[in-house]
Amino acid sequence: MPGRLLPRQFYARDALDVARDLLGQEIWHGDVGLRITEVEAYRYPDDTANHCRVGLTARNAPMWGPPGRAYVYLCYGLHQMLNLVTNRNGEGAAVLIRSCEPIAGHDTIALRRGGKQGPALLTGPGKVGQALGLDTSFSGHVLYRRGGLEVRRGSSVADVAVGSRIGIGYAEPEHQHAEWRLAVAGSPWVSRSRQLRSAER
DNA sequence: TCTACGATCTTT
DNA sequence: AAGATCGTAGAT
Repeated sequence: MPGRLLPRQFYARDALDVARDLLGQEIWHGDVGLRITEVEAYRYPDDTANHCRVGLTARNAPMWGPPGRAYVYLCYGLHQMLNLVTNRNGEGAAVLIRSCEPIAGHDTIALRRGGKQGPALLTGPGKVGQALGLDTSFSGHVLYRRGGLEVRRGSSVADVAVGSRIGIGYAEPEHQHAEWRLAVAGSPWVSRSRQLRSAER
């Protein structure tokens, strides 16, 4: 049985709260289903790592819009990065999906990864976007309606690990060190480039 | 227009 | 340690 879609209201909160509750939920696109294992919150208004720090632009426009939509952008000319827009209309915030456990569509995923066999370790946002077959045309897509890219209710997560976000050396030290990266404690589907510590629940 | 660079990943 | 690869943002 497919899980119910997460309602728009789920996303209409501070990005850090949404990030915590996104762990264990599912992202579906066609026959591919993923369980979210690692996320990063890009908060509003005080976050100099956030793409919205420069104000409204053509690229980040979905982040400034209503919650419950996708924000997809191209990183390093190669990687399609999936974010889920949070907060309220007019507040530029989102949660970056960093890592996922594949739960369906393994053949499609293998095909998109260039025919690589074996269990796909979807650790890192570029791999998540690739497994889902995303590109920037998905930016702005509504996630709480059936059709195309969907986010469904999955399993609950009891133990959460936290750490600082990755790849934001341009941000203020205060925001570089903020522990706004969250992961399912003990999951193998988590970036291990930098240390996480267990958080109390 | 021109330039520098990035919320990354793979290969050397 | 470095290359891939290109759209974006800010400068000119």
